Amino acid sequence: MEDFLPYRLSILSNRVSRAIAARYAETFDLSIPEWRVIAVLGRTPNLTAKEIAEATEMDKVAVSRAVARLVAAKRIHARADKDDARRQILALTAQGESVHARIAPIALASEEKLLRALSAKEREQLDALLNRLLVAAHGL
Amino acid sequence: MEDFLPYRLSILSNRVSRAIAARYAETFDLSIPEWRVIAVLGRTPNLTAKEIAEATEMDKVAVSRAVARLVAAKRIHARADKDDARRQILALTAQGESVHARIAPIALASEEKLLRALSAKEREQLDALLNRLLVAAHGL
DNA sequence: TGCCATTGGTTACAGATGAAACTAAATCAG
DNA sequence: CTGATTTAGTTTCATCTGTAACCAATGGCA
Repeated sequence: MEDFLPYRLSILSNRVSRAIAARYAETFDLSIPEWRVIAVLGRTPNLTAKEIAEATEMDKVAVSRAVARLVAAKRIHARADKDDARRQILALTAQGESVHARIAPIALASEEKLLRALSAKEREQLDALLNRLLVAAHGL
Repeated sequence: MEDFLPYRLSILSNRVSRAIAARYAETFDLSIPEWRVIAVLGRTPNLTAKEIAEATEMDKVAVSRAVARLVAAKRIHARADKDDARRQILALTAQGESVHARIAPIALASEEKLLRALSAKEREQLDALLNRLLVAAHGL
């Protein structure tokens, strides 16, 4: 078990995600899916729910729920797409920007703390390996 | 987002786990936690629920539930620990062994298919990097 | 134009999950 | 020994999650 790759990936991913989420979840009353939506909108504003789902690999139900909560909390703002009445174009509000601005450094600091275990060269290796594995995993 | 390590780990881990689970879940009526319990007992028989929780990093509630279902399905067998009446010593039954024997090759084949994307040298790198990251993640 | 298939998104329901409370047994302190 | 604390494991409850059904708008296409 302890040398089974899928298992180790799962453990590692859980440890990391939990550690990071622990730092913002209750403080900001923000779930992981919500944070992902904020993160992607922070980088690329004016996406539709569909586009967010694609960008984050979340399923559309999860996006729908996260968006609903974020809109209710006035952290993102939805405006109608005049070309297609089904779509809504989403972007962070000032409050959403503020949340993004406060959490992003926390998340990046955790990532950095983790990566501190690796040298610059190893980080490159990791990056390359992950890319290859992500592609390969697609074909499973 | 697409270069944020925790996020990429999460995507990779999910892709891999889902792909593998898809191959045994309905066929064997087995959840991922249940499979983990079987896998660990297959390698090391006669563990208590506590020990399984430690070995798999599952929480004790998850272990309790998986064990209950597996016992009900006669895939594992529980016998009292004469030194401590609270504990039960768990091991695979013949049926459980059979499930293990049939799923293990499937899981290993998936792992191998994934690793086929990497050279022998890269596999070593990956192994080393994961070990380092797992330790580092503990300290988050 | 009018009908059907597709798409964006939400709702409903059922099952999974986790924190916290709980039970029972074991250990420890005096 | 007796009572307090800890430990193994279960149950409860509230929340989360995913699948499937659904609704409304759009895009063919005859």
